[in-house]
Amino acid sequence: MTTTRGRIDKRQAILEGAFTVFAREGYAQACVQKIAQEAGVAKPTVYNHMTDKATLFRHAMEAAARTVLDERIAALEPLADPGADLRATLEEVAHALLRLHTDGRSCALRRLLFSEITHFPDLLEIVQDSGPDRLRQALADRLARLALTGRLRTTDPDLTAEQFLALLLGPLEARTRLGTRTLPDPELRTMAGDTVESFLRAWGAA
Amino acid sequence: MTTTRGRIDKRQAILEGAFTVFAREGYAQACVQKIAQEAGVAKPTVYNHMTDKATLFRHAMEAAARTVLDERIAALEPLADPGADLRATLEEVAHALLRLHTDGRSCALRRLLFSEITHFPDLLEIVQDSGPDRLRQALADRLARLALTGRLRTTDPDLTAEQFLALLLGPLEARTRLGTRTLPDPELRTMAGDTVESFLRAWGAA
DNA sequence: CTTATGTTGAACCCATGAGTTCAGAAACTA
DNA sequence: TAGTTTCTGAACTCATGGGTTCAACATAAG
Repeated sequence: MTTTRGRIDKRQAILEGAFTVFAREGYAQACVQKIAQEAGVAKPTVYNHMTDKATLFRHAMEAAARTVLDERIAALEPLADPGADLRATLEEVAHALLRLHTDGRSCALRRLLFSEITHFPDLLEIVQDSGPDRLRQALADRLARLALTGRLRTTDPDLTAEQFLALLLGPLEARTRLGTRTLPDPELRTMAGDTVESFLRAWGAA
Repeated sequence: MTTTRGRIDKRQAILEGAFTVFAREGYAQACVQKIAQEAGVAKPTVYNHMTDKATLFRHAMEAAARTVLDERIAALEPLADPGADLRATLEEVAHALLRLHTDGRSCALRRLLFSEITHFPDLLEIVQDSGPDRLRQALADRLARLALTGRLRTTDPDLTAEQFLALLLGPLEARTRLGTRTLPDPELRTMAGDTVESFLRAWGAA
């Protein structure tokens, strides 16, 4: 404690500590005392920056969501210019998405969002719109380019993107036991391969 | 209140009331007082049947999971003897599964399971093993029969079943806004159709 | 009628935790 | 150095809620 650094990033420390504790304990069980402790800060300091436990939660979720989203969008980058081997590029992207999706932060974010969605309906706009929706959108854009150059045969890139993501990420829930089990990397590779295999069988160019 | 009926089903009423309140409020926010009220019972009566709030939760979840599972397995029935039109049968089953999966009880069950999985790890065995896993197993059995009679071309029914369910149920999360929005039936029909379309393109017999 | 079991409402104990107050200590500003 | 802002720790208030107790009551069996 008493890591007396600059004051500007106290807020940052609080948000990170808050997310850590919320992720570990859940919203209701997480007490502000522990959050302050996790952030290396006194309890009143927390209330200096955030009026409420609720708004603290909102801001922590928002911050976590932003970083998670950025990583995921970045993972689509290879599709912007796929080489000759489309399958390999798809598998690479699929594998990257799987790793990001099974990351502890990502799992915790989804779990918290899911569990508190009834008490914080506004989290949906804050997190979801800037999460899966944007990812699907970005992927759809990539796929549309591929369709235009004849490397995929689809007339509905949005649907195709939705199905690719469903095929890829759907099995994760059961396999990771709702995020309580971490999958070995070879299994992720296999899943990426299986997904791309079926995806190309359905949508690949002749 | 004071619906003084037989004593045998007090337990049943408590379990149902408990699930209702847990679903509405979440585990931590649900207070036993309200559960008792919802079940039309006095608080000490609840503690007569269940030692703890925790075990009350476990039993309520278990009971809810059992009914949900039974419905889902039953929805696969048409696949036991698909008529000449395999596509139509698959669409029928897909549509039934979508409706069950978007049901309020089902959504609430998944949300509670997801949110409390860190505090009640044993729920995984109680609920999950008898949930998605058994459903996938049952579907894989059906698909294997179809493969044997040449109506599907797959060598791995388990993977195929997993992908069918992923393709079907994966998009639900985003579309129902994590279960906070109910989808109109025509949209469910469209989703079932899209799923079967892609599924057959990847796995259908020539 | 009597006894045993289960239910009821109300009151109670007690732990937890949100949010506040305050006096003093850093730390940054000038 | 003096002044302003922020942080700190500890103690405090207060509401919530888990779990229990108890005396009165209902019911069913013998």
